[in-house]
Amino acid sequence: MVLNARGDREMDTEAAEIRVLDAAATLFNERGVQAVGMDAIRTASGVSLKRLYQAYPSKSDLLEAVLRRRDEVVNAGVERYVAGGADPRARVLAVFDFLADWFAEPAFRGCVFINTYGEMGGISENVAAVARGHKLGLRTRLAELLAETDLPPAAGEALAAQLALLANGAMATAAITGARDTAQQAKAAAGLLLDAAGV
Amino acid sequence: MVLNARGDREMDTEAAEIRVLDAAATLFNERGVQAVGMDAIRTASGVSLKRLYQAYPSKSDLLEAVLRRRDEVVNAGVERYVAGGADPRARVLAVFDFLADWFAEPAFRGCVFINTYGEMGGISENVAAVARGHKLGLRTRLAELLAETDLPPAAGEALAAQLALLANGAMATAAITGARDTAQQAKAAAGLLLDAAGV
DNA sequence: ACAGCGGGAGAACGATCGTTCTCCACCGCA
DNA sequence: TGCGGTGGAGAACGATCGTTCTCCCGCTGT
Repeated sequence: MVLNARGDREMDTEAAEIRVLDAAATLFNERGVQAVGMDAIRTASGVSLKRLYQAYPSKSDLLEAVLRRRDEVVNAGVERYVAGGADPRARVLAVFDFLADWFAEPAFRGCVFINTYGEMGGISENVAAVARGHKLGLRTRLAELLAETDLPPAAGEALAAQLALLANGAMATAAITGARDTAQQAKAAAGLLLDAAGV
Repeated sequence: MVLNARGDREMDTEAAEIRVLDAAATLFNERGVQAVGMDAIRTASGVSLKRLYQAYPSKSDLLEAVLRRRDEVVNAGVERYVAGGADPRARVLAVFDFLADWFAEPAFRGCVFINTYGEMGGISENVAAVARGHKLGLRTRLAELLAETDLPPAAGEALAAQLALLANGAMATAAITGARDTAQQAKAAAGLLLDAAGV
């Protein structure tokens, strides 16, 4: 956090940005992007339209900021679970424990990248690129975890891709069907795939 | 096809409805639902707004018709592939061959149920219900195919759920990342899960 | 105390959308 | 030839949205 000469004023601006990001993330998650008006974000965040547009010059800028922040939050959440794993197998499976706790949140309505790609991926290359980056990041992280095993690199990459399919499928399926045990099903399947690879 | 006293007139109406459904499905797939105006559907289909609103009294009625038709088309496509399988294992894996050919279509931009749920599932219970029905249908069909094996029913249901996760994950991942071998990765993972179950 | 300015509330603006309405050309039938 | 009625093209309407502007309050430095 950087302060300029008028320190507290700067902090207020930063707090306003965070409130805007939180409100927008919540509303986008609940209703999608296009169904949420800037006025609703203003009301939910308590930040005036003038400051809102000072921080994010357009709605698509705000959306991009929300997605980038969500990317960081999700990655950090994954790392929190992965860190508790004793060996590579446990660390990979911990990703699915992260999913289980995420799906159990009352506000869970799916992965914002999958949802926003579905809504705007066809009309916004920015949205498509951020979603692509996020999903490639998950797959890459799984590959990194598997690189710690004695699996050949190519086999690790292939297994990581399959585990990412399970994770993404669990996100979409849990959102749509609401089935409460989706993450556990995915974790069980992931365990079988790890077994088959000898991990 | 039912004809009334003014036979050909009735056929024109039916042809118009099909043109509207085709145009709407294409545009919704390309751009999402809310970004497509009724005027664009009118232009793409060549059916006047008056007849369009005679057939579908509102945009959400049209969306529901598009989704129901897509459900039938997808199910029929799956059956076409499944029918070629010699044994239950081959029939289950044929579902992933269906995915491979689907993903290779130039207009592929993901599963319309996943996409539309992401866009409107939070604001339209109808959309959420149709998406849920479609996804439960896929899972149920997989369970039926596995019921033909000597797997215990509970194990078949669990395996079907895991295979459905792979299929849905492949749809979302192929759409977002554009990776061309996504369906093959999912098929390989499905094969390993079938191996583990002894199918 | 007072000029100046940053910020808040919300009106205003232009565009777009879903839906309806108007107007007119065309067709079957007497 | 005249007539009723169906359907097409597109204007019209009311609502909503993203974005900007106006007006005014309250603070700040002298």
